[in-house]
Amino acid sequence: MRDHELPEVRRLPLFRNMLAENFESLMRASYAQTFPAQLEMVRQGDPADLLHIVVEGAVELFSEWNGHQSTMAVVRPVGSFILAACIKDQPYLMSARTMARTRIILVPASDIRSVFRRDMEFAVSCMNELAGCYRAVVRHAKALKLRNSHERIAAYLYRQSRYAGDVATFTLTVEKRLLASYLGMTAENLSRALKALEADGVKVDGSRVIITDREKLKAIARPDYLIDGPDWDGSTSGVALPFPRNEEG
Amino acid sequence: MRDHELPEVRRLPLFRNMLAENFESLMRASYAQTFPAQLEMVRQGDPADLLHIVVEGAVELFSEWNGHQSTMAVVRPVGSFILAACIKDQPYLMSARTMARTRIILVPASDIRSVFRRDMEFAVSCMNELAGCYRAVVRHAKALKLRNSHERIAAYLYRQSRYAGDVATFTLTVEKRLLASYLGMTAENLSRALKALEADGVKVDGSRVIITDREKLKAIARPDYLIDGPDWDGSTSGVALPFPRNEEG
DNA sequence: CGAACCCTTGACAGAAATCAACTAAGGTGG
DNA sequence: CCACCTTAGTTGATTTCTGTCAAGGGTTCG
Repeated sequence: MRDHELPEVRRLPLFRNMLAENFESLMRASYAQTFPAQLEMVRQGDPADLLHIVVEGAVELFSEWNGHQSTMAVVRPVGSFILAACIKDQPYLMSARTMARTRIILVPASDIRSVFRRDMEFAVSCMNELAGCYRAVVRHAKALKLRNSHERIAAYLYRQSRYAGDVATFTLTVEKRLLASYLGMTAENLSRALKALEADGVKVDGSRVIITDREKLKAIARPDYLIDGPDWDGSTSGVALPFPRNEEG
Repeated sequence: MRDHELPEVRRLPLFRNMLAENFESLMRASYAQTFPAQLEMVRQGDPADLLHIVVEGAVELFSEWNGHQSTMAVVRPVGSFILAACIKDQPYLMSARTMARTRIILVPASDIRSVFRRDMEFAVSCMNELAGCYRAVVRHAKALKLRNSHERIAAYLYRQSRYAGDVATFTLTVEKRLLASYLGMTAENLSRALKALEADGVKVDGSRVIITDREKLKAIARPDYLIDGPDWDGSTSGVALPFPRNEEG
């Protein structure tokens, strides 16, 4: 593991409150690894024995069924994933693949479980992390069930603009095909919907997004704290980032 | 609180491992209440200050946005809900209403938070509960994104039959309109889909479900452990029951 | 330069929502 | 007991939304 990495990991909400001694013990049991782009590092259904922490690059969490795939989340540095599977010692519900060359720290699930039994602060952090992840997925499900595709895209773009500081122009952080899958539609559909949204105050040119009429876009999106999440409260290691930094728990 | 209730609550995975003394302290701070049917007892967006435990009746968790509603889960005895909001001390993401006359035990969130800081077993139970709830919602989201409506219904009916002990005949535990909303479709659509499924090995007459060709139904449903959940592992107080007993955390 | 790959566009088919009407069952009150 | 009302569920007609298939433009990269 590299010198600068440890302090970064230590700063994660998940680890920042635990005893230094326990943190070090966890890290001694861990190891870092660098993966090339487009590598499927976790396969859904596999037994969960390692907590993953992304320190460089980006990871897509996705699901498969009957030949179809769906993007569930994107994890960026510094964020963790598959905490829940580790805690319950049960198979992964999602697969994970690198979106670029990615560096990951791998923490054995058994160490996680034994450390939180002797470090209450770590246990509390895990709980907060899990609760945050839970709430993030509930929001995702709410968006899928309550909004149609145009509304989901509008809300996504509006939120992105907010995160970027209420700017009128920004660039998409992910490929459109992935965004489409995340938002629960086909790439073709997203393409058409984006074109249609030009009448509603937002223009997309390549990966460049230009909000031409903020109020109009907002009227379509109807952003809602209980779906789109806080503007950014920093309480969890990643929920509600441009793309949620941390989703699996 | 009634005599028979305390032992039942104590038997919940969430409470069964904690020290008796702490359990009693929690319960002393709690109170029970009986609500009539169709009462909205929790409104999304409200501050979360009480953990709810259903000891009699049934509760629907649902979300609202822009005039539309969607059923997210049903909680039956003995199951808890809104643990996550209590732990994070943040507003409810879902509303709750009684489906029948319902008896609820209300545990102050502040007591929950203070007790799990001094009772590691309780903290571990909370974590397991949260992790279980998280996984349940991930499954729900996967079903919504990966299956179409016919497949979702088929999988639901197949699973119900499994829970009932692989029987060929059983009755629906919820109204069809609610089931439709839970499965992410309109009531009209559910009605038509059920009729269409008669060609695929299952007949529904009122609330009576008769599986006429198990293999045919299974072929449509393609049940998947990573979406439909375990047949029943008992590890959480409710995930994956006929209707998940416990979903919010 | 060619081969992938991403994105877009068009035409079409299929899925699902909406609107409206109607039935059946349960409950209420005369 | 019956007329009445309410509500869940069904059915049909229709529109809207969304996925699928096919083709082509533009980029990137070996």
